[in-house]
Amino acid sequence: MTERTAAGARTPMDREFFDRPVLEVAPDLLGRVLSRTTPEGTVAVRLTEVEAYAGEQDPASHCYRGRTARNEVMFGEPGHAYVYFTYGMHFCVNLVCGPDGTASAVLLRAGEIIEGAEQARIRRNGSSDRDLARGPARLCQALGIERALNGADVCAPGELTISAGTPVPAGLVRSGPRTGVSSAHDTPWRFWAEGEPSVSPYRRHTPRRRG
DNA sequence: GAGAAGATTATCT
DNA sequence: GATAATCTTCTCC
Repeated sequence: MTERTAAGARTPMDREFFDRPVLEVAPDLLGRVLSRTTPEGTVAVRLTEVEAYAGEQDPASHCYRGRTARNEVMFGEPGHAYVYFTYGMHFCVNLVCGPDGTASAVLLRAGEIIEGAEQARIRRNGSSDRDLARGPARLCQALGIERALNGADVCAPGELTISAGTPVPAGLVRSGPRTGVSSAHDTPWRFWAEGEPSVSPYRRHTPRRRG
């Protein structure tokens, strides 16, 4: 490739980008680049699938029942990462948006590795390229995102940074029901880029087996 | 302090 | 398609 990819220019996006309603920010995030820098190197992913969570008025959001120690980051300044641990083994990452005091955020569900695929492959234990970041927990694993990055500022140079990349044309953005959410599953707040192989397959929420 | 549910994934049938 | 693995967080009492 002679052309410099979006990951090459790692200029963080403006915080104003996130200081908008979550339903505006979410589709606009498709095609953007999330870069994770560690001593081992940099892994960058081009986002192909996201989900919007509208805070206290959203039954599926962690903020539905108000502010707690866990979701505090979501109530804060936009442009920060909200990382949470779930199912005893997985991390998922959100980007906080909306004005300070609004608890909305965008869950990063899937993406395509465009830099540092070798490092991502090591973290993902030799998974196929398509599956490296196909799913929210896989994306975090490929990028090495963990609890320590909760609250990280993605609008400033650092371990985790969002850059402009190449936005997906509006005509290629699709929306539909959210995946894996036990409530409000009929709300079309999931956005993905048409034709991207890295988009995760839709699955209805399956209740956990009770013992 | 105890109990239940969870924004998932890998693996087996 | 169904299920196990695994542990944090929240909600009551």
